[in-house]
Amino acid sequence: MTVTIKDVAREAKVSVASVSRALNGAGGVTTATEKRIREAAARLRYVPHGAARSLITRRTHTIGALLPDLHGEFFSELIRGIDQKARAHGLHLLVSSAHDGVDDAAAALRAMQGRVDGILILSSRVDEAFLKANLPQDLPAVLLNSPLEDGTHAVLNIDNFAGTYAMVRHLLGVGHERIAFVTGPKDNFDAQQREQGFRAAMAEFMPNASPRIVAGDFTERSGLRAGRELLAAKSRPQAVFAANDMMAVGCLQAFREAGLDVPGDIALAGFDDIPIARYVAPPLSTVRVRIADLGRNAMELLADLIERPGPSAASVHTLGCDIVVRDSCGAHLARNASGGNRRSSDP
Amino acid sequence: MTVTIKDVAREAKVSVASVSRALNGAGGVTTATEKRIREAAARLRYVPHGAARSLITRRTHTIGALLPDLHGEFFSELIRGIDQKARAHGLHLLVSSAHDGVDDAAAALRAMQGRVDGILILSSRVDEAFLKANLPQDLPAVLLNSPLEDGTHAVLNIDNFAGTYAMVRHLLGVGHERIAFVTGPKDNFDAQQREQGFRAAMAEFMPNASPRIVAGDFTERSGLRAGRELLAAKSRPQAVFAANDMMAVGCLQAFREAGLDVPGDIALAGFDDIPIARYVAPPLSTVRVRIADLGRNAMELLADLIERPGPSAASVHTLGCDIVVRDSCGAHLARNASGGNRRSSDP
DNA sequence: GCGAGCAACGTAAACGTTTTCATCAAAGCT
DNA sequence: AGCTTTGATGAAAACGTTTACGTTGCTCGC
Repeated sequence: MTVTIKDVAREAKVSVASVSRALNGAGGVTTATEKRIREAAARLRYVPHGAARSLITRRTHTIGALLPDLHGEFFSELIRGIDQKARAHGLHLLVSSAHDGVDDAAAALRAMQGRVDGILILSSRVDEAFLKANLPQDLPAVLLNSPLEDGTHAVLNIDNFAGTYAMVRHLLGVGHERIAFVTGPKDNFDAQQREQGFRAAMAEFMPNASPRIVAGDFTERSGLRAGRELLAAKSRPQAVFAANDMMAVGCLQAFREAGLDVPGDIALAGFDDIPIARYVAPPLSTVRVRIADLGRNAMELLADLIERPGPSAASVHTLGCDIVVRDSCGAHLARNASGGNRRSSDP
Repeated sequence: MTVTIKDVAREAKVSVASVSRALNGAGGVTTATEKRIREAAARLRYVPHGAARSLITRRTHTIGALLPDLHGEFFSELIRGIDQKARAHGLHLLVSSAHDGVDDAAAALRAMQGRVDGILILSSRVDEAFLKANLPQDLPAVLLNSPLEDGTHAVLNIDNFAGTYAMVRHLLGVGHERIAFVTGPKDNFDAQQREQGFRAAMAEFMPNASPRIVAGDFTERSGLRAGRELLAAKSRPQAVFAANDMMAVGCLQAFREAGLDVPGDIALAGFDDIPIARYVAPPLSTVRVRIADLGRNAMELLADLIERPGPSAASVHTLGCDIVVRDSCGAHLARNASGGNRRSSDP
């Protein structure tokens, strides 16, 4: 029932070869016959069989995205960016999300085998051995937010280090000296980098201070716990910097419980700029990650790898982030808010 | 240098037919030879070429999801539900999102032609003519949140009507009599149904009242405007029900501007239960849509259509929603909160 | 012990493209 | 005019599977 290239050929009174050439713009056909062929194809509503085509072409015009169990804005923005660029390159997007187990991800990766021209991987669980075992070495791949720099795959990371660094500088500039930090999960790459950025900035700007660092795990509850813990200490920090916004929201709740005014009594900052950050009271100062850009850049990188493959595959890129100053950090109270690079405020 | 079925056949010293049979579990092979074949395949890291397979099988084991320009939780939850069920059925997920123009969506739909076994469509822009023109009539399809009941496609809708209806009943039960409604965009199907639900409930329970209805467009700004407009009127409503949460947040801001206490001076409710709803002050009472369930059910429906195609394709299903009572509606103030079905509160 | 039946296995066609190669006509060159 | 070049077109091979159809050898019932 489906109409094939043969039907078009018959309809246009040419050979299948000419139809193929005409429709692919490969040249070698008169404009007259091309027109006739195009008309015949349109009349018959011919649409080439993708599988047959990619069987011989060895190109699927599809890229795969292997993603962990993401939620909310992060997921949608990432896909938005990827999809946008993919479409620009004429590529389809095969999504496989919600992989938390390693074997789960491995299965998904293998299932994508041969269905995609390239692959985008975002997962904390992948290490070098995993990739070696499950990723065909000739399949173009871009790793997102990965600690791996094995020199065989392209990697695109968020510049967590610079982001925290800039935020610390900003907080110091506002006048806060005793800054405490709430970390993310120990095994999370982003969390590690953010902690390092914090330590580095403090070490540089306040070499004599030994800032308080309490453990969190990126959840609101852990933020609440951390906030309480910080208040329980004898000397209260002047500012608290949480490694992500959800924990900052938790801290906020702890401070509210204690009857503290934010930022009057204690300043607060987060990381990620999730939508909620804008709506809590006071609005949360944070570090914005342009997630759609992350997706876009990753896709661009991958498209490049696909279009001209070669040994230049290995490369490491970083995507900067901006600090966004709202009320919770106290900058709008301070007489002169100096310091901090690439700052921005909501309109 | 990819390894094909022939390589496996040679390695296992059998014919390609046997390899195919063994690997597909089609029977007709001794357990001994099957074992030998499986081992050979494993040794060679053989993975069948999907395109070649689907060329002859006419099955791609992939379903397409055509989505509009969605944001945040809605998108990610929907995909989560779809992906979960898709995987359970051994299907891959081809996503094409961010289609705002009709021609854009049409192009995407045609591009999916032959790459998918079935398709999931969520778009306010598709009408019957569009589907007729761009959707092959033999391709299984499920329409989400669509007003279409053309008897040719399966449709799965959120029960917006029942949701608003229940919320109105709840608000009345709490003691609010003058309830105003803020509508969504006129051309949005969900918005239309919600408005209808509101009108129906009011007509039934307060037949003599003529409730205030002001226009919004689902944005926070339009909610702010609507809130101001409602306060400007001579008789202030006792409760405002916004057709979605973002507009409710806008209303909240308007009320705050006016120095009103929510819910003391005026009650407020929204629809959707976006994550922000829980974090505004006071927390917003709203109607929860279990979006992941929507995705799951849609996928289940589609899988069914694919597995046993037939004239039974047309069907209309509805997914209920729950009202979640937080502080903004005033139920926690009232002495006895009665009315409202399927209520729930946050733990 | 012998034909029938059956299970295991192999051969080859088919799926719908792209692409190489050959063919052929027209046009350009001397 | 004769030869070469060029450009359009067609025939057929190839891509890697699945599957219908044969072929083989074995078992079973008599």
